[in-house]
Amino acid sequence: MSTPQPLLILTPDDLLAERWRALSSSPIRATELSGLDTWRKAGHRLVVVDLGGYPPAAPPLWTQDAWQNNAADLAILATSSRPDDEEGLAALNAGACGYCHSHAPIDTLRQALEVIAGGELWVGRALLSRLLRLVDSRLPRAGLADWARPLTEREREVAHHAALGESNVAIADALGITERTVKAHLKAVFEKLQVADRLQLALRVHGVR
Amino acid sequence: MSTPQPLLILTPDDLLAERWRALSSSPIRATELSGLDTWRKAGHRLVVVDLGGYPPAAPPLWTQDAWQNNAADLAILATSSRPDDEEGLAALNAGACGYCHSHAPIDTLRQALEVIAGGELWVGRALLSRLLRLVDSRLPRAGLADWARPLTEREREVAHHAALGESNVAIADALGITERTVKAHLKAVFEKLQVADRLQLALRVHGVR
DNA sequence: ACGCGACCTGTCCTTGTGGACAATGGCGGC
DNA sequence: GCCGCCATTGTCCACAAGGACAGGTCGCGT
Repeated sequence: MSTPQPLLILTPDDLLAERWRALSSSPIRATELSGLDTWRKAGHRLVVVDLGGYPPAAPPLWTQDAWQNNAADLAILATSSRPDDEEGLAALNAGACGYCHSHAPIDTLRQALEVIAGGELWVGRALLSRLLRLVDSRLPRAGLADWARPLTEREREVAHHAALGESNVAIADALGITERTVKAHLKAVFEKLQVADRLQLALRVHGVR
Repeated sequence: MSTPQPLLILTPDDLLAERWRALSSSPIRATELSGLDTWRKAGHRLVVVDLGGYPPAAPPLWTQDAWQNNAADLAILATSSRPDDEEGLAALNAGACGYCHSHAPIDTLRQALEVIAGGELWVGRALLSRLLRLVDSRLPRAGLADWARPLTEREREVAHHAALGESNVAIADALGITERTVKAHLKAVFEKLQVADRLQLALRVHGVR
């Protein structure tokens, strides 16, 4: 099922444009940001744009006039080949309705377009979960109970300390046991959670893919 | 287009269940939270649940065992007839993959289910835009890529790799430089960001206090 | 031309980490 | 009583990480 609405593909990158052609039955291609003007005036809404397609030296697309003047009336899916939380937030705050990877699976892009065409917002899993964590300072433990599930009580404690960056000695000290014991617990934790080291453990515990 | 995957409808409210029946070709209905157990064990993933369907006096669904034990393996769309930011955040943090109004248009619900079935997260426009504004205003510059500001371009790259848990050799390999150089960059990063080691760096980069 | 900063590389060296062998005592289920 | 799981501690060892010296090139601005 392809997007029923007319779609504007906005990127100077020919390869990307070719790839995106599958997003709609008959997409229109533009390479200049000014294409947004004519698109809006033609009464259309749906746009997919590659933020990273222009020289890094240039000012971000969303700060330019053509964007500012039209974003409110359009449904813009902003994409980047090197996604970055900061960039995504900026684009969304500047009126974009979605943000994801330029080379995301074509089905994902299509889904994102359908979502923003329906008036909703689209934010990729990574950025969204990051946002949730940022806003919600309180319940870090409730939802993360899943990583702790296979662990014993003691292992949980050790893992928790280790995930905050404490050294083995510090953990041993805090729990009143030997460093050797901490190592033993951590070994078990690594095995049960299928991680290689304490850094991977920290990422898992704090919900980073 | 209805959801191809089997769907579990979880609510004690008969009217709501009837309404939701259109979400899938042959949905399964359950009224007790324990239905999550059997659903997961049957190898299914997709669930839509009404958070508000139970007595207000009862503890929130997401704090109960049946939820905690199964949320990680399921794709749960939580809904509420009286949506509330706090509730939504709590549910999402407890492992729900989406949050919206119980009586949202059936097409919207269907779209939300498709999205979470695809492994993404779904947050309605209202809550999401509030989130964005919150993040934008409350942490304007303590924001996301704040850590990267004092760093040079190369240091940023190295720091980014290191924060994902890659070893010095792996980073060197990825960037086409020597391990020694990676160490040099990391030393500069540690100094500039005032952190002791790569784990603290990872925590900083991923926004853990 | 000179200084400065970014980037890159080299050789020690100390310490932390994690794995590979162990062992001991307690406690609950069959 | 035996078996399995948990918690605890021991030694030895290979290796990664990070600090402390060192050095080099390149480009850019004064």
